[in-house]
Amino acid sequence: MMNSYNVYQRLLIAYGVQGWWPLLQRNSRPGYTQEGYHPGVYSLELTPNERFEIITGAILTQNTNWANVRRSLTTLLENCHLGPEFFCAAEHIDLAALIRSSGYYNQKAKKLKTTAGFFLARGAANETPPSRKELLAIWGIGPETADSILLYAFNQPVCVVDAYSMRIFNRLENRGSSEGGEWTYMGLQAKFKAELPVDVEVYNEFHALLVEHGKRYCTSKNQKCFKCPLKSECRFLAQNS
DNA sequence: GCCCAGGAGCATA
DNA sequence: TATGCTCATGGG
Repeated sequence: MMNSYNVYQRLLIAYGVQGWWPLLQRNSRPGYTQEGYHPGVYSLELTPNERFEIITGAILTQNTNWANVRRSLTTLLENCHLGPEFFCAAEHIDLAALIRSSGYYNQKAKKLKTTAGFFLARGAANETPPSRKELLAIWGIGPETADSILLYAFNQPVCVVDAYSMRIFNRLENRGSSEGGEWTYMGLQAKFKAELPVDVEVYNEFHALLVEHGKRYCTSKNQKCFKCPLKSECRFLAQNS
């Protein structure tokens, strides 16, 4: 069984640096791609507006394709509406219309207003990261969104786990009921923390690489295992081919 | 037409 | 604690 760091190294060689979290406010600037990614650039001094863009994106991308989220973020930026003041002041129906392309727009409008209220109330305290417990107490922020905000918006050394991570590691070990059950969020997060160097850049890339791997090869159905860069170590492939 | 996407909250048991 | 349901657009 490969440990997390071996998986990280293998995926980094296969896919290269991903440069999350994309910052649309900086797209097309030197070091940034048109999509706002910044591969290899990590010493970012985020402005409050950029931090809030990441927080907004983390909520909008819940169970949603990033391309749909990018449309919403672009619309918000073009209208100078991407900020906690606007989210709090806006009517629900207006905010929902602006984020329509992200799906779940009624739920997400409520989540954004609630979250904006939290960060607006903190004011200058937004220079320092909130606690995970504080984030989880906000309606609409669960484990993955909280950890994404801590890692990508506040550069805290927190590992992010998502549906792709669990699928990939369940398959690598082929964990099912006979293997002690599938990975849980907290269980896999503890494994990552134990096996990876404590490094914000590694955590940043690792989560992004797992998402890329899930999209390219480790898909829910019709896996493309024959070209998978992890296939030599994967017990799922060994037992399903 | 179907399935999926960088989840979370809530009801039910 | 553990499933199951709901939320919803847009691309393959």
